Amino acid sequence: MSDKLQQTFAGHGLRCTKQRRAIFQALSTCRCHPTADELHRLVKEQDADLSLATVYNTLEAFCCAGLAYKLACCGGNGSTRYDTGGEDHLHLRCRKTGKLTDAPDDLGKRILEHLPKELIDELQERIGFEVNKVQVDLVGEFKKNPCQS
Amino acid sequence: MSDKLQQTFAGHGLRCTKQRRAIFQALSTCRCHPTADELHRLVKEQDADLSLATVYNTLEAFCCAGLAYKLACCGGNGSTRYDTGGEDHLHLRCRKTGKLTDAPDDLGKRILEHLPKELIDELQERIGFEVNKVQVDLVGEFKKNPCQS
DNA sequence: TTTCCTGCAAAAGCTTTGCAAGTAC
DNA sequence: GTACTTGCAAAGCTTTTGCAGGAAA
Repeated sequence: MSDKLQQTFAGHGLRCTKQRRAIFQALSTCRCHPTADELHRLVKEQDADLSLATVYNTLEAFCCAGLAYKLACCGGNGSTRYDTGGEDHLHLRCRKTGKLTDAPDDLGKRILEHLPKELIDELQERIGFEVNKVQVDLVGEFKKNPCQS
Repeated sequence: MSDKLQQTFAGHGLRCTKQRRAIFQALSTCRCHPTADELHRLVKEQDADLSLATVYNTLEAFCCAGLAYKLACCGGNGSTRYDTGGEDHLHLRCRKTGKLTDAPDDLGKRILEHLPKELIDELQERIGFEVNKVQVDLVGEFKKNPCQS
């Protein structure tokens, strides 16, 4: 059933281990942009032994392979947050608390649709930078308090 | 001559000290998104004593006041990079090296102009998030190598 | 069987903090 | 004079690394 995952890994030159499976699934399921530490706890809860060092090593491998991305961290305690390469979405980052939240799907999508593909292509050609992912963060401040909950 | 700076500080409830002046000027002059450590060295070169802890404290104060921003760090050695609240610009972030570069001004500006203000306003109203700054990062990989120089 | 991955523990960085002395207001 | 800042050094975090044992291909 997770043959698909195995193929994904293989396609990127990664071996398929129990730990990597678990980490990848946790990361792609969890919509909360977990830190390495949070992933570690998440996986250990449902599964078994897993060392924090392995989480870091694995995430590094995923990032190199393009299966995951580091997000604008810059928040709270300064630990890096990760995300799978899923659909681009818009982040809201609170300047004061460092909290990172996703914008409502529809609005985020509509805003991102306005990014001019042709200009990005021009940029790619002009300076030789291949764009894999567009990350848009709105930095500001929550006035009410819908920060997750 | 730097009365202006003093007023800026005062307007945000910050006292104006020699160190803060120096840090702010270095940060706004330097186009390279320095880390706290780089700023520390920068200021010490031209000026005088300055403790690294003060750089951190000061940057934290600036960020709270909205005079500076933490950028998507996530790169290289993992230290946070800072920027003044100047004009929005587009960042290119290399997935492999973590290098952070600015897009050419004209292209960056043209891309950012396409962001739909009305949708961002809608977002502000709908979820009570006040946007101070839009940070767009293109994550990818340099094919040639114009990473700075 | 070979090469890569994991786990442990220790090391290396970055950032924050407590406190006494100094400075802006 | 009072309240906020600074500098120092130490503590607290997150992340990386070396190495021996284990697992994937």
